[in-house]
Amino acid sequence: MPELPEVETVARDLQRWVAGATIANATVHWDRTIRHPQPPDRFEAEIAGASIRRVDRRAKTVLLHLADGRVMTVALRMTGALIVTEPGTPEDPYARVVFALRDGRELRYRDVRKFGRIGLWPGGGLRSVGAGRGARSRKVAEDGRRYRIGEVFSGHGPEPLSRNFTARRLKERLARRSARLKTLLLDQSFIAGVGNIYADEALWRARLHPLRPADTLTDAEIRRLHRALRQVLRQGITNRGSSFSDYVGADGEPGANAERLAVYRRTDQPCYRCGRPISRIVVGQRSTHFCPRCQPEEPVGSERP
DNA sequence: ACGCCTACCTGCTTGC
DNA sequence: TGCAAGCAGGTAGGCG
Repeated sequence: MPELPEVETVARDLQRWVAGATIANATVHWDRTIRHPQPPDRFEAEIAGASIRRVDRRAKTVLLHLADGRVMTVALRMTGALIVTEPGTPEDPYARVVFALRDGRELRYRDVRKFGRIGLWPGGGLRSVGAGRGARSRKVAEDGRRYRIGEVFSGHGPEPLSRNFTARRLKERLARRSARLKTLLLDQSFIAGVGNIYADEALWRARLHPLRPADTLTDAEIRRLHRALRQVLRQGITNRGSSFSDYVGADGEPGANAERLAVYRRTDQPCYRCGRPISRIVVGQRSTHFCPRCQPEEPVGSERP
């Protein structure tokens, strides 16, 4: 899916372009896009007439806060996109849900692979949009009612760009885990919003091997990782996200960040730091790119000056 | 806790 | 050219 920078880009676009707009009606073209247990026809009926007050993001989910307090959540997963179109724009065969706005524009949910999900939750009581495994998120997902907004995302780890995500906090979390760094960075209950691209990029920037057990990092390495995570995510936002095939902003245009990536999908190409070919391995069934010289498996025994 | 597997989907690229 | 295998930004659920 679009990861944090891509979802942030979409949410900011929507805040600018559809905050204040009213949804005249919605048409669901692929039922399973609407989260169970909300039936698609009821979704259509319930969203009709709703006004969008504000749009933002939590983890990799777009939140459309409606004027009546309800919240529509859009999890883009792998190929989902939210695109605002002007009247007269040709139909899109991959548009799974189309929201007709009263001003004549459309907000289209496009999703080639149909993995994404849209939910509509009552004000002040959201159901889980799920994250990670673990009893907590499962319990939340089953019981539908009366969750405060703050509890909805309780299964998610900290937002890496928030003020309270400090190196100290990262250290505390890493110290309790023995999993490999790559696996942990992809675990949404460990840290929210990081996906395969930015995990690889952050590890390269921090000069850390993806297979390093989390609890073996030195303080200096933790500080590097903390910094690297924030840098690669911020750079992604600045460039409106990384596009390979499907990702586009709400303007329908791809982001420019793919060209700035150091390792992701650069297998066998020279490392920008040392010139050695980038390696590709599989970790947790996800392809993983790194520089075998800059990111040594062992801590090297000593910190580089 | 952790790692690994399968599912969910479609389209594009690669190799024979 | 054709066709099958492999690959893709994510996550949920199950097993050992």
